Amino acid sequence: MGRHSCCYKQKLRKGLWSPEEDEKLLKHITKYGHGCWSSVPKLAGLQRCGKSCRLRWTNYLRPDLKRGSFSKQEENLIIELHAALGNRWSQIAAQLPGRTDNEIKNLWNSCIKKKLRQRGIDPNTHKPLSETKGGEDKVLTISDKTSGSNELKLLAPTSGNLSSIVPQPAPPSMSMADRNQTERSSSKNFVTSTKDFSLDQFAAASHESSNSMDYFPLRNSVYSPNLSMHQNLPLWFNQNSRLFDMNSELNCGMKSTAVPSGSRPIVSTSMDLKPIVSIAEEDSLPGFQYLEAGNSSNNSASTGNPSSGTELQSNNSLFDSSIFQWPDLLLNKQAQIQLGAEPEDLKWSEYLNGAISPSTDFQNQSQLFNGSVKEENQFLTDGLSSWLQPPELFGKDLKKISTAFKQI
DNA sequence: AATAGGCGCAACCGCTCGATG
DNA sequence: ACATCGAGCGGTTGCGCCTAT
Repeated sequence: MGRHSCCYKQKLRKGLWSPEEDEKLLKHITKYGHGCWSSVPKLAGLQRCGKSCRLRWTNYLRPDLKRGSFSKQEENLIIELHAALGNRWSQIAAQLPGRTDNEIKNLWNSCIKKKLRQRGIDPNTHKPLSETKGGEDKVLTISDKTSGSNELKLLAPTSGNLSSIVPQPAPPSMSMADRNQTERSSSKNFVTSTKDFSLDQFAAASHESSNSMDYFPLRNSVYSPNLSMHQNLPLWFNQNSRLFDMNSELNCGMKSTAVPSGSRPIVSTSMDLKPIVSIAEEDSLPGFQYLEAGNSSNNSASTGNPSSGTELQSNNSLFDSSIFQWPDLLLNKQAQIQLGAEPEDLKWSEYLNGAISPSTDFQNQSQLFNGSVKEENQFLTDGLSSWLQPPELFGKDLKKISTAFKQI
């Protein structure tokens, strides 16, 4: 299909989005939900194609997006996931709440690839460059992942077990289209073949691996006991990102105490579990600890890394307040699931419009941003513009702030 | 101060898949 | 079974900012 038919029409704007366009789109989706994307630009009064609107929303305007640079934990996780999944950015993004596939893809292409090469690791194979002649163009294969190079052991989950459930990428000689087809198919097989792969098995495998694999996939049955059996496969392996996203975001909204012992929420840097990242050498693993939710005003918690004298909370946490709408909404989604309601029917705009009452737990989680508390009612009454920081601030200026912190 | 090059990010392009008629 | 459409994904491009010269 390729280019959407609407894109052929004249008068459609392309290129960067203006703040006015952003506000129109945001207001529209807030009020009505996106529904059919192709109708969004017309209804929102935008001279854009629906696809462009969708991208703008998913990559930039979505309120659950995390802003700011990636933490070392996130980078490490991306590397691990890439080793296991290859360039399946959406699946990788599903493991990093608040991050988009586009963002991760950009990070990979612009930063991580380079870092890996500097460390003598082929970013495609995750093996030492010395072992991969012409590795630049080499496509990751199962044998690559399981052949047991030291680097791989360091970066990837232990994994005889994992290799058996990772989709088989197509050979490099395939055309891109065929490769895509093959890899999509293998992804499906990958999912279906792991239906009975339990969390316990995964956890057992993961416990033996590096601590980075503390990012266990949570089986959605942990929080959704009424879901059917076939959904009990680890969400980490669930290609249905909609379901997965919902639950991963749920995980973020959950109190850490709700997490069963023996498993941890997957990379929850966004909401309740806030990693403390030390200012450490570039290549050293940052020391971090998790902070309990509700203590966001007390960010001066001691660190688990005594070797570092000066520490900052993960730069992500600075931006966390921008996503305060979500956890409660998602908890309500969860409640709907358990009541047998169709979660897709629940639009976050309904929440914003007061159709869903905030939980007291959530209300207790006042979020601080720029030193002031943004009540959600204020968000509703003041309009989006007062809540949503100008894109310039989100993008560039906060990056500068983040950079400045790093330079301290 | 001017400029070239590098870099990062946002957005677009082209493809496939799934749903629907 | 087939065509069409909407949605999503991964690859690529273009622009603006930053830095070194």
